[in-house]
Amino acid sequence: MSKGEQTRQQIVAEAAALFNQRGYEGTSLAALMEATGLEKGGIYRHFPSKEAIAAEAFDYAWRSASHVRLHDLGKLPNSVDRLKQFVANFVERSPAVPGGCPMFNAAIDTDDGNPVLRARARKALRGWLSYLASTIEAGIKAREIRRGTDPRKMSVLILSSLEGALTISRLEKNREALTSVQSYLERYLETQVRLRSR
Amino acid sequence: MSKGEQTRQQIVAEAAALFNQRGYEGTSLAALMEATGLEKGGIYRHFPSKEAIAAEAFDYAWRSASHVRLHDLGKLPNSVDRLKQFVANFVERSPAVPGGCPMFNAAIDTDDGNPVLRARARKALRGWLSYLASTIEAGIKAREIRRGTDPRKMSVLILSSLEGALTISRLEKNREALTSVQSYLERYLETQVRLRSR
DNA sequence: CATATTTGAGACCGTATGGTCGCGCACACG
DNA sequence: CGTGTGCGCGACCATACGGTCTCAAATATG
Repeated sequence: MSKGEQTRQQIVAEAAALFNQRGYEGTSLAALMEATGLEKGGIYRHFPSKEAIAAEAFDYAWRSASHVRLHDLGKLPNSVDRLKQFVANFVERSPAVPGGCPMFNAAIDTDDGNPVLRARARKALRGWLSYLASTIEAGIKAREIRRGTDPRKMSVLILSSLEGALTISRLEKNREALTSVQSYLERYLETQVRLRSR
Repeated sequence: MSKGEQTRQQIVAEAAALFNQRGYEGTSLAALMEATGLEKGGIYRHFPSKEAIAAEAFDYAWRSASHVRLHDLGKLPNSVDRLKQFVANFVERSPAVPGGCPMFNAAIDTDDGNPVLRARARKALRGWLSYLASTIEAGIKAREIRRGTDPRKMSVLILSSLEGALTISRLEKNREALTSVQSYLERYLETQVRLRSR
């Protein structure tokens, strides 16, 4: 990797943390300069605009969050266990990029404007929902999950409650909301979703 | 009400919509001027700073949201019905101030800074949680809700999933997430929370 | 109706913003 | 080890930002 590419990556990594914590409008070039230790020209050599930095930073943050949430999921053969592990990863494993869920932050940050970031957030959301839904579908086919379970609705419930709890936990600076929701989801998955052999 | 007080209220109402949609940093004085039709001096006559406007605007938006969510709740004698109506109000009744839940927006907007707004968001959150929790406690005492129900955890679950679903619905510009979560919560309240006479 | 007070306009201020550009150093490559 | 180019510095730019102040018009009060 060339010197230039290396600094470029550093800019993206620092920008991801800043944008995720302070939002697009709340993150100034001056803050980016201070965080990277570069001058203005050093940054703008690698990117055409602030928006371009934010877009790549979001992708970086999202990849990072995905990596954390998918941790160990491939190892589990049972789909219900995989859902439970997803929940546990979301609640227990702290992400590399600080500031909460990038998708959620971008969703609220770009509420009325910035279609570039908004499109990225939507793509991220749909990725998660379809991953969860297909996991549930596979579980139904494998007779691990009850046939009455609606894959789409169940996915939405899991993601909504986890993301909501994450935001509340961040506001209160404690983990109560996250652990409360985790215990509910786990119990629900065990008693209402898992197909028990009879 | 004097002329001055009248314009002051108009400023607060317009500011509430802007701040709730675009966030604190994303809302400029110029935008406030355009929305109110006033010049800079006309605005700063009534407020000492932008932050002061945002604080009052948040209170206004929060009161508005509270009013919508509490609609008809006093009429219902049964606590489970009251919880269901709360969920229905949240999902079905559109608030007067556009831009989603003020508390949630402020929570993410003030992630790293602005302690004034942050404190207000926390107060709002705690208000909701304690309202829900006390409703559940009263329901347990009145033998309408199962004794095993944890008021605090149940409140957190309801609020987390609703707020999460609201944000997802706003990102996707459709109501799927909200209605999915509503149906889950209603079913859960009926089958797992309501104490059935036996 | 006269007068005191309230109200809003808009010019003005210093600073911070995102963005541009030319220059010179340093790194990679023959 | 020389040289062309990839790289970063930092001065510079126009504009937008939040905020102040003076003054005239509108309003309330006797």
